[in-house]
Amino acid sequence: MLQSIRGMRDILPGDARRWRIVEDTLRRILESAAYEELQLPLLESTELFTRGVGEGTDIVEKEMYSLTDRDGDGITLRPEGTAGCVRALVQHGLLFNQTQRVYYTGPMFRYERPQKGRYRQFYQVGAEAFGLAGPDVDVELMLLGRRFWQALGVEHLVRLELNTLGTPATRAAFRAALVAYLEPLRERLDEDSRRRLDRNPLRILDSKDPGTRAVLARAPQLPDFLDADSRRHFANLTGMLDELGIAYTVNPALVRGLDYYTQTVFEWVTDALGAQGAVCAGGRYDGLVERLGGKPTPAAGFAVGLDRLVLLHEAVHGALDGAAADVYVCVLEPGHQGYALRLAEKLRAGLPGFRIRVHAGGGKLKNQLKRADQCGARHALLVGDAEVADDAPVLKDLRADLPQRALAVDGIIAALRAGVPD
RNA sequence: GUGGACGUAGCUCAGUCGGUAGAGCUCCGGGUUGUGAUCCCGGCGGUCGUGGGUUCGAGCCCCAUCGUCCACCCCA
Repeated sequence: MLQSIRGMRDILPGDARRWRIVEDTLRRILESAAYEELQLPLLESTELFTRGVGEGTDIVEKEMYSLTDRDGDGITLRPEGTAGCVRALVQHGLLFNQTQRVYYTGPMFRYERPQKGRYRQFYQVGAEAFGLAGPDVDVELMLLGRRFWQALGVEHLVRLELNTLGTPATRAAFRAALVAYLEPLRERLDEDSRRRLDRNPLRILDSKDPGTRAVLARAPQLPDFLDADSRRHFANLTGMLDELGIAYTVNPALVRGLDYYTQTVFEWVTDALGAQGAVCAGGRYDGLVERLGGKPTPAAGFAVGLDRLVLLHEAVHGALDGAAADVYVCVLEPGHQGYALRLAEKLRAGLPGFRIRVHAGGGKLKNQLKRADQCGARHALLVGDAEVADDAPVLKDLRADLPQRALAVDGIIAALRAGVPD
């Protein structure tokens, strides 16, 4: 049987409703903070990501869907959104002497082994703020996160972790010190960490291996390498978080996988999703705009993992009401199909927001009512000889034991409008 | 890329010691005229993931392969 390729999944009608709720909620909150939507291509030049995300990262080394275009150019299905967003704003001159606060949403692609909460095509909502260097913007981004979780009713499952990486110079100095410390102890590290020692030593801090953890206990600490400005930035940040009542824990092991981060990094994590804990992650990336050809521009942002957020929403709220229609029009004689379709059009015009489905394909009334019931409709309308003769279809409540009535169109509209509270 | 578990009807699953497959749900038809959800009766539906092997005989044992899930790595 033909089936979707690994890591690519279909979001079927039952789930799509939940996706729309989650995505609309995030969008509404971003708009309320005056972030502006941006739509970006799924395909970018491969170079954008090798330069933007970083040559040594796992994403670039083994996870990109890259191909050669017909004219020989290297192009890549975007593995994340920030690089493309920066590219677009630089390309159109929107970062020139001005600030921008934007968001975007859509699928990203990474070639990884799928598991719970991780797919090869996955969905993010990203928000980015440019031209603003202070910790107030960092806090604003975290505040947006808190509103997301509150609005979706999942705030009790999500907590904030943060850290600071300082400036690129900070990272370089710390990295050198860490390597100098670990190199003689190489034999005591697990295999993965030994490999990372050469390539991306900061990631060793994340290791879950007990032996490696023991070695790390006496390793140099990044905070000791922070310069005065970075310390002040972070202190201001945590001060504002305290003021706003946003709970957080400082996690010195939080390093993040992408090369472009500086200063603040943060993650909203959950324990409710198995091994994939990060629901939203982001931070400051003051060097990226310049790296991608723009003027030096401070920037910060985050990405929400929609797939994971949808799973959380499901864990909290369970199954959603599955009604596909509100009103189902039954057609008792084939000759009345046209009447039924006209009736439905009048109802749709008079009842905005109502979902009205007309039976198609004929069949007995018994089966038509069965369909009406199955699609979740609250009401059925019957169109038979008598109803057409009187121009008064019968309105039947499928969810309450009420007498059914023959009503003219205006009467049906009035009854339906009055009868449905929400 | 690595490890573990699992692939039987559209769905959820049984299938004993190896003897050429079952249930529930769904779907379709019926229970006399134009009334659904419940109930009763009947029916459709399977290359047991795929390909080899062992055997008189394989859903069951062996090998390979594909797929799914979970975990590692890493990440949203």
